[in-house]
Amino acid sequence: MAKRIADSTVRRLSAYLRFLEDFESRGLETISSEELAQRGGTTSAQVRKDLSFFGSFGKRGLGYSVPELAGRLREILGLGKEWKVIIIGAGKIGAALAQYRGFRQRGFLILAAYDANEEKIGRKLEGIPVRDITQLERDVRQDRPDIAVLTVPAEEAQRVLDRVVKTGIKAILNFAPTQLQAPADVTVKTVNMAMELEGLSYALTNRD
Amino acid sequence: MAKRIADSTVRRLSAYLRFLEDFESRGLETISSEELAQRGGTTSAQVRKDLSFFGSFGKRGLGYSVPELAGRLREILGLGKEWKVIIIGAGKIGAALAQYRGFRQRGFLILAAYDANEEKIGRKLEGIPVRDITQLERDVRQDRPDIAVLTVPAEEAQRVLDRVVKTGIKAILNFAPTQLQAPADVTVKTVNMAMELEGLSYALTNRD
DNA sequence: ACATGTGAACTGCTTCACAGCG
DNA sequence: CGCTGTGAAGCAGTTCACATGT
Repeated sequence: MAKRIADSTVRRLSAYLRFLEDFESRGLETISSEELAQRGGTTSAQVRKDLSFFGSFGKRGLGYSVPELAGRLREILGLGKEWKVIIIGAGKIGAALAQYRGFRQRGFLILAAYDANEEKIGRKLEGIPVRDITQLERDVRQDRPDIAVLTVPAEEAQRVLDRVVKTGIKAILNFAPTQLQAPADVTVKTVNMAMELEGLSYALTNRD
Repeated sequence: MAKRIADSTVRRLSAYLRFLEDFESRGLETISSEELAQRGGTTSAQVRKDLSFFGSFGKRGLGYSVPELAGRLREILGLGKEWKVIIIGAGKIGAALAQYRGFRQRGFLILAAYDANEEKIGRKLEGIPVRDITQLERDVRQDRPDIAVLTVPAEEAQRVLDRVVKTGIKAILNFAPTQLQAPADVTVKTVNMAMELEGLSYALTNRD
């Protein structure tokens, strides 16, 4: 791939794909950058620029073929293959994630959840087996998950992350409200509710 | 307030506060921009620039007073007062949020959850009453919540948002994986898991 | 005629580098 | 001397505007 693509661009591609799927299901054949822009809260120039990083798959004077563009975006985003996911921490957030249908819909297969709590081990979390955290390393060697989702308390998050990184997993989705340190070849995305709330608090406080 | 502050800046302030609280609890008195930067994965110049938007509360040659800076950040972020929150959608994500202690810790008080499902109405969700969504407008008029958290399915999200906006609530935290349209004076923060996952998928696919 | 694709201009965030002050 | 505070420089992402292709 030629250039390094900005994070914000990837997020928008993800948004475009969502609209395209909506269009696809309604049987529409073509869409313009302008239509895509309006739905995504951005501009047509931005849409075209975003897509131009990966090639030129529109027809001048016409727009983009909905199924073709959707297919190309899935390809770019790596949604062609099935990604295997493990959840670490079988608490409430873990449970909410385990039942989230968005995972499946987009080709993410949850293999198992892990916890240290003996009462939870051996049970099922929304149909997903809860395993003993002590067998993490053994399981990873066998199942080769691609992504680990961390839903453990903030105090344990860094320790658990280090352990996960050591198993060779390269992608982590972190729900602990803490900044994590990881090697450069490991991608960590953090969903920090506390931060979002404080952003709202700031917005409410500093209004004109 | 003089300038418009970037979203990224506010997020970092939020992160700084978290480290400061850690330092505070360990009884440390001063901290340098360099120490703050290392914990937050940024640079000392960035830290100083971020803080400089709001005044100059460091001591040259020494650093910042931990309790003083923490206090100022709480003030800037609007964490001095108690914000009242309602949750709309009493599903799994709603439940996970209802029990999340981070809310309380930072002065966010959850008043109630709302749902249309009769089986849920009247029950408690982690100690929080689940009320009938039809009484939303009446309740908002009386309780005056500041923030609404949306944990409803994507298809309903825009409709529910419109309804919430009409009640006069100006801050919304959205968990539905969809782009929402709101008036300019309403702040909407979206936590989109699907987008984060696709970001990871992209990272895994396009590695050197 | 119409909508794409893209170099060029612009905007704004980040980094640099150093003067200023304790 | 050490670390802050901040203009200036640098850089990245966004917007503009138009040539290009259908």
